[in-house]
Amino acid sequence: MTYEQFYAVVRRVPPGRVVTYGQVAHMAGLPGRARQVGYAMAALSGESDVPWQRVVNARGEISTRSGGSPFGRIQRVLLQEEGVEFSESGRIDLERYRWEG
DNA sequence: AAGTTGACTATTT
DNA sequence: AAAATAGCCAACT
Repeated sequence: MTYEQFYAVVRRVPPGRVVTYGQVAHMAGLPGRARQVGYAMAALSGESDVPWQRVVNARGEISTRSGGSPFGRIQRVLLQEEGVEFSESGRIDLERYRWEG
């Protein structure tokens, strides 16, 4: 399977808005494939034009990477720069920031 | 070919 | 509200 169909969806997410992994899978026509979306994001290189930082988990938080990768911290900063607010516990209000294609 | 792994999620304690 | 459980599915051993 190709990750391109996931990237195509993520590229449509406007700045300052977020979507969940499951949502991306569903919008790409592959419901139930949330984990593969996570892999697709992990496979992205720094030069990519895909706004990967706008993909968060279903609880509105930034998913933890394995290996203690620092990208989670970067993701939060990028989103805050776009105007997304984080709660004290590090969560995003999906009711307010979720993008509904 | 069978078992493990994990940027996930929904349900149940 | 937070943690454990169970289900998920493609990539990798």
